[in-house]
Amino acid sequence: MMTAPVMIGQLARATATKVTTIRFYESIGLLPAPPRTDSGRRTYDRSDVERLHFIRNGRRLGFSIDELRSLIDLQENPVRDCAAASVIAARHLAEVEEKLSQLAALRDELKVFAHSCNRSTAAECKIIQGIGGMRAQAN
Amino acid sequence: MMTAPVMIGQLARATATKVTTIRFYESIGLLPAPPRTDSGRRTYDRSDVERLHFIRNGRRLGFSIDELRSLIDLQENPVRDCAAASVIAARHLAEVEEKLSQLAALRDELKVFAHSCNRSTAAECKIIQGIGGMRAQAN
DNA sequence: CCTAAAACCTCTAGCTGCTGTAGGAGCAAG
DNA sequence: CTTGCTCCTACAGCAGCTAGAGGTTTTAGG
Repeated sequence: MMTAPVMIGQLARATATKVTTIRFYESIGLLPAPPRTDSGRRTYDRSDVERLHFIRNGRRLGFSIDELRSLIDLQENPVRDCAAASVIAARHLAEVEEKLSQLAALRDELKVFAHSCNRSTAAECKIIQGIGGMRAQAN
Repeated sequence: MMTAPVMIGQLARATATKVTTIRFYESIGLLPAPPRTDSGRRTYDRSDVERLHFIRNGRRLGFSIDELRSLIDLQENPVRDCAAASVIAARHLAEVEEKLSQLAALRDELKVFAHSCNRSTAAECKIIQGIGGMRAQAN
């Protein structure tokens, strides 16, 4: 059975994506260039909807465009084993955990400053003194 | 007492900043344009070192360039009270806390996928199925 | 004094992942 | 027929740098 073709606006709505973003994904080769109507409008089908869902979910999970390229590649060549996908996901998870702990440390530091304001003039402001007074360590 | 002027490379080393970044900060007006030698080289003094320390620490804490502009402005006009600094710091802290909880949620989601690989072909890969299978909710 | 290396200079383009705008053409409903 | 929505292309812009090309100047060693 053939699926009815869909215009870019409908694809956008179906996947909670902006029209301009879809065109952007096409321009960088993340989505294939779809067939056009006689008047030049893009027409998508079911598989495009699926693929864009995949991309948007991947982005929401923080995968980079390049990581998504690899994952899509795996998805479309199902003969390969999925060890590669596992590697990508594990690496990404490690990055997220790393970011999390950095951000938590940052929050703790920030908390100290943010709560130390004594409502005086800026010259004695603990926040400003705090930021200025630190000395850079490892970069 | 006058402090010995310092070249851009020394300033860079003293603050763990790249030379190009210092010039970039000058170009956007975050650092003032310093005096030059006859041959056109930038010469910095003690106060520039302090200011750049302040900026780098602020960036490390995640403040935006615009927020730093405001904080520097407060710092250099010590007559004003520091309520404004307090507002900036508190708002930033709230943003960081928000980001933290989003990232933690993301990690939990990701963990489910990343650990579900069954080492089979990509067609049955739980990771790929997982990402593809989700349906976008609130954007 | 001479040379080679290191440090400086300006200017421009590139990175990620989009978003927005200008300026137009097509299409369905009233 | 006209209004108003959707679509088209092409390009500029956001943050916050970073890197490169192509040139001058300073410094250290022989």
